[in-house]
Amino acid sequence: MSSPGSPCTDSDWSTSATSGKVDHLMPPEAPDQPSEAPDQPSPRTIPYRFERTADAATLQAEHGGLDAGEDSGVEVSVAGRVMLVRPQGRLAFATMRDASGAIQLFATKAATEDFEGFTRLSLGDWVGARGRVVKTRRGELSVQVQHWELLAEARRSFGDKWKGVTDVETRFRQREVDLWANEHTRDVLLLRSRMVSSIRRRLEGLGFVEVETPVLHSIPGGAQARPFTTHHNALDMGLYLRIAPELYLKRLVVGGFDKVFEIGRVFRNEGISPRHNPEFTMLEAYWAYADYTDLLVLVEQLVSELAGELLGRTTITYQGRELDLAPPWRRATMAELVSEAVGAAVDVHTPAAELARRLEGLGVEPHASWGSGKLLLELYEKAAETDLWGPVFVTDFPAEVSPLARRHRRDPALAERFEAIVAGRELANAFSELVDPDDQRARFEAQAAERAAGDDEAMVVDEDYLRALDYGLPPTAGLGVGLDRLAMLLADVANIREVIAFPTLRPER
RNA sequence: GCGCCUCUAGCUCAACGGCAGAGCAACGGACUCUUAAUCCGCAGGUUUCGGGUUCGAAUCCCGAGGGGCGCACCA
Repeated sequence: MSSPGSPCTDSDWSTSATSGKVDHLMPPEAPDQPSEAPDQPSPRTIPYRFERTADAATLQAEHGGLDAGEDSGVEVSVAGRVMLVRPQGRLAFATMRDASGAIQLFATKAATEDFEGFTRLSLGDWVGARGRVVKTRRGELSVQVQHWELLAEARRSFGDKWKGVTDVETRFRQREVDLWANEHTRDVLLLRSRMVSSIRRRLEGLGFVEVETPVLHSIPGGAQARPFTTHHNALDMGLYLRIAPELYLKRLVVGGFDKVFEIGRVFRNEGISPRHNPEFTMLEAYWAYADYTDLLVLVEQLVSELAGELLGRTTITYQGRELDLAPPWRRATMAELVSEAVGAAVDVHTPAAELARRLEGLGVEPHASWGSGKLLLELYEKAAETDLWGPVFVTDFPAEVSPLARRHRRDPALAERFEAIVAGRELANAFSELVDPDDQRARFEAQAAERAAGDDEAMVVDEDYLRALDYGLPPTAGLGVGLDRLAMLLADVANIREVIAFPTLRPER
């Protein structure tokens, strides 16, 4: 952009180039070889804009019915990337793709400007073309090119035109290459985009208001995870990238937003795996005057409706295994599932020694500090969770392992909390929120003790949050959903990197 | 973090102890209805990197780096 009050002319622009060379005096018929100095602009003329009047999908829809050899007489301008070129003497065919789909460009020596240049187009070049919509004798819908312009030159050649790019490392490091080479990549990222858009629309339809809360936290809170650290220079203070937006969102409920949600990136400094990326997208929603049973219904409806809207069905296949998402989903308490798995009636009131003995039987060494609640959770994770495929709601977690959840109305050793297990994975975590400031302080302090004992994922006491609770948090239900995981489910992909445009990788040397 | 697998031309892959190759892309040419067009020609490499064994290493061994998968941790 030019600076205000000093109109930018061609000569301004050209002489300001670092080379000092006057670009517009360069010969237009410059050689095809890449410039020796890579920081100089390409000698080929690239326009500043191109007036496009149609995309490929629209043309296919509106003119697909033409007979072979028929000329619609309709003139259009299209633009996109050259995927294949088939020159044939005084004719040439090119397959061009835009964001909507593909269309053939049909050029002839007789009717196409700079026909020789057209036949020399490279795979990957971007072109704009104007001409009539016709169907070739062989029945391929085409734009018969009269005028065309090079919109970008592909100076690097790309993948095999038949096999594309399959090298996993190249696919994730150079996602721009993956995107044009592999249709599936575009489909998956587009599905994710539609999913997020639909979730927003549905929550707004239910009266939820989207908000944004800080990513930089002075205390990491709302989850048990190791944070990334950073530093603010002017304040000369350490800061953390958020591990969850939870506490700020509930402070907004205290402030009077009675139905809020946030869709945003959270950061956890943990291992990378096919199911974990250090930054991922979380949906959190808070609903005043509701409890966790309301969220059970909301989650099963939301997920099944998303599948219906995006995939056209609620019985889906994930990695070859069927999954029926239609509500209602099975509900089972954690104690029931563990009892089923170990073949004996156990719950959070079972003596810790017995639970510990059963855990040892599964090859897990219990810590001395674990109470019955933590032991039951460990038993659940080791003995029951691995066999769950779902969809199923696992309800009533021990309060001991749910430091932000409200105690169960029928049993204070339990929390009103559930996780939704779908395709064998946690898809959602929700609870009736803990609203009692004194109980919350006690839970934070228990967490702080864990932390002091060496658990670097345990929470710390957040006085700002406790003060907010003192002002009064009404009964509220809270929900968290990992949207990357949900996208994996709907797209039927096994690796989280498939649903993230630019997943975290080590830098190349 | 630990274990297993993997890395050869721009891309996709051969060669598996004996002269580093093919297809596609690129480059030059022929061709008026192609669809991965076809045909002719021409180029293309520090076999990820560093050591070692050997008369000889892309190949075997050791180490480093990137990536994948599994386990651990988590969502």
